[in-house]
Amino acid sequence: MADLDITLNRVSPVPLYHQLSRQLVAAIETGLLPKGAFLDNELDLADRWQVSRPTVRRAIQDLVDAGMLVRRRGVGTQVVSDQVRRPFKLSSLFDDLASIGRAPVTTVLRLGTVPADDDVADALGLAPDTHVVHIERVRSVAAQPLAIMRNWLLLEVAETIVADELEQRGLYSMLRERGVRPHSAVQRLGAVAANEVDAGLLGLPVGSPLITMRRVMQDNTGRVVELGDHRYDAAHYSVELNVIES
Amino acid sequence: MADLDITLNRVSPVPLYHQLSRQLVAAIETGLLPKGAFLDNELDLADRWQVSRPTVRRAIQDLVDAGMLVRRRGVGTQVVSDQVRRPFKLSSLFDDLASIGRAPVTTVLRLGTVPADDDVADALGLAPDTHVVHIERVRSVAAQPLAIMRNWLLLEVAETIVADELEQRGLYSMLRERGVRPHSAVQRLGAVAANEVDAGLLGLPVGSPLITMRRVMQDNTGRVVELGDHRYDAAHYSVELNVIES
DNA sequence: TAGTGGTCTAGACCACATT
DNA sequence: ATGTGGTCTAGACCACTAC
Repeated sequence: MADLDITLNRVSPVPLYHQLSRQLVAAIETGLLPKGAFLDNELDLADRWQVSRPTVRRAIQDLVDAGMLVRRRGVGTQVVSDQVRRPFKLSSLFDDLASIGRAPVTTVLRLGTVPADDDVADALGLAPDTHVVHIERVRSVAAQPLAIMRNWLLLEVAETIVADELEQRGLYSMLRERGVRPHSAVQRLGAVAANEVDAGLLGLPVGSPLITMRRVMQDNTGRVVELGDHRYDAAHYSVELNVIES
Repeated sequence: MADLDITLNRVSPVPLYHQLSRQLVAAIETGLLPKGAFLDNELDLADRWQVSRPTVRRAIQDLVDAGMLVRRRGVGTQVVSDQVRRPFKLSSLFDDLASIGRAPVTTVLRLGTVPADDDVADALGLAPDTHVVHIERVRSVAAQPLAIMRNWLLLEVAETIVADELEQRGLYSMLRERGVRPHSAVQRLGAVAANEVDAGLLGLPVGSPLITMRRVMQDNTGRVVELGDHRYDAAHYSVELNVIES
C-alpha cells in the first residue's frame, strides 16, 4: 500500500480525518487497496501522512464503521470489502429512487391542516386535537405507483409547504430548508396485505404484499417533528441495510 | 446534573469511557437525567470525573450514536430521549424473542451437507457445487410458528453442528463458540405473500403477508461465513431500527 | 520477543452560538 | 465577549497476536 498517495489540505475547513477517510474509501473502491490487503500500521501511517496517530485512527474508524475495514489487535487493519456500503440514512424514498437513476413522479393527494387523532398526537408528543399538517402522496416510477406516503408534521415547521414544491422534491429537503435538522428516527418495518384503498392507489390486487414503514423523526434539538406511515409495493421495493458489530 | 455520581474503577479491564457511558445511560433511563436536560460542559465533566476530555468525549459520543444525546457546538449537550434505544445489532431471532421474555421453541427440519447451488455459491463466494451446511428451522412461541429460517454455512465452521444444540440456542452463539466472530452483515428486507410451503409451515393461509430477510454475514477476517434467508409471519413480527444522522 | 491496535493524558487552537 | 463543542497534537502505557 506504499504507493497510495494521500494529499491533505490543512487550510481546508474539511477535517483532516475526513480528507483521509474519503481518500481511503476511494482507494478501496478503485481496487488500489484490494480485498484482503493490509494497511500499514498506524504509527507508520501517521508518520508518512504527517498527522498524529489519533487522526489516523479516526479516519480508519470511519471505514470500520462502514464495514469496509476490520481491525484486529496484534494483527493489523485489513480491507474486508470493496463494495460500496450504503449506510441506512435518514432519507426519503424520493432520494432513494433518484439516486438509482430513475425518475420518480410524486402526486399529492392531500395537503392540509387537521386535528391530530390520539395515535398521531401520542407519536408527536402533542395534546390530542392539536392541529398538525397532514400530507398524503403517491410516488411512481414509469407510471407505476410504488409507494403511498402519509405524513403528519408540526404546524410550525410545515405550514408553509405547498403541493407544487412537494411534487418536485423530497419532504426532508424541504424541512431542512425551513431550519429543521433531522437527527434521529425510530423506524418500524413490517408487512401487510393491501386493503382496498391502498390496492386502489397502487394499482394492485387486494391482498398484495406491501412493506410498511412507520417512522418518528426528531430534529437536533430533540423536538419530535414528523410522523411518517408509508407503504411500498413489495414487488418493486426492498430495504437494504448494513449491520456492523460494535 | 451535579448530583449525578459516577464511580470509576481504574483497575478494571473495562475502558473508562465505557464505564462512563454505561452510567450515563443508566442516569437517563432512570430519569435522573430527564429529557431536555443539559450535561455540564466537557471540561467541567473531565475535571469532576478526573479523566481527560477525550475520554469524556468518547463516552458522550457513544450515547450520541445511540440517539440518546445531541451535541450542538456553542450550545451544549442535551438529552433527547428517555426511551430505551436498542441498536440494530447482529443478532438472531432467537435472541430477539428471548430478550422480550417469551420462550421460543425451535424445530430443526433439515440439517445436512449439500452442494451449493448457483445462488448460494455466489453469495458465499464459493465455486458452484462446493459443499456447504444447510439448516432449515421453524421458530415458535406459545405453539404459534413465527419464522422459517433457512441458512447455508461454510463447511469448516458448521460441520460439527448438531440438531439437538440448535434447538436450544441461537445459531450465532454456536458460531461464536466455534471461533467465528461476526463482524458485518448486509441485510435486505422485503415482503411476499406466503406460498403453499411456507404457509403450511407457519400455519397460515396461502397469501398471508410475510416479512423476508436475506442476510450475508462476514466474520472479522473478512470471510463470508453465512447466508440466511428467513421469513417471518408479518402479523406477529416487525423490525425496529434507529437511524442517526451522521 | 517484536509488532500490532486499544486506551488514556494534558494540553492547544478553532468554529460556532449566544449574550 | 464568553462559553460551547470540534479538531488536532505528541507523547505514554497496555493487551493481544504471532513467531
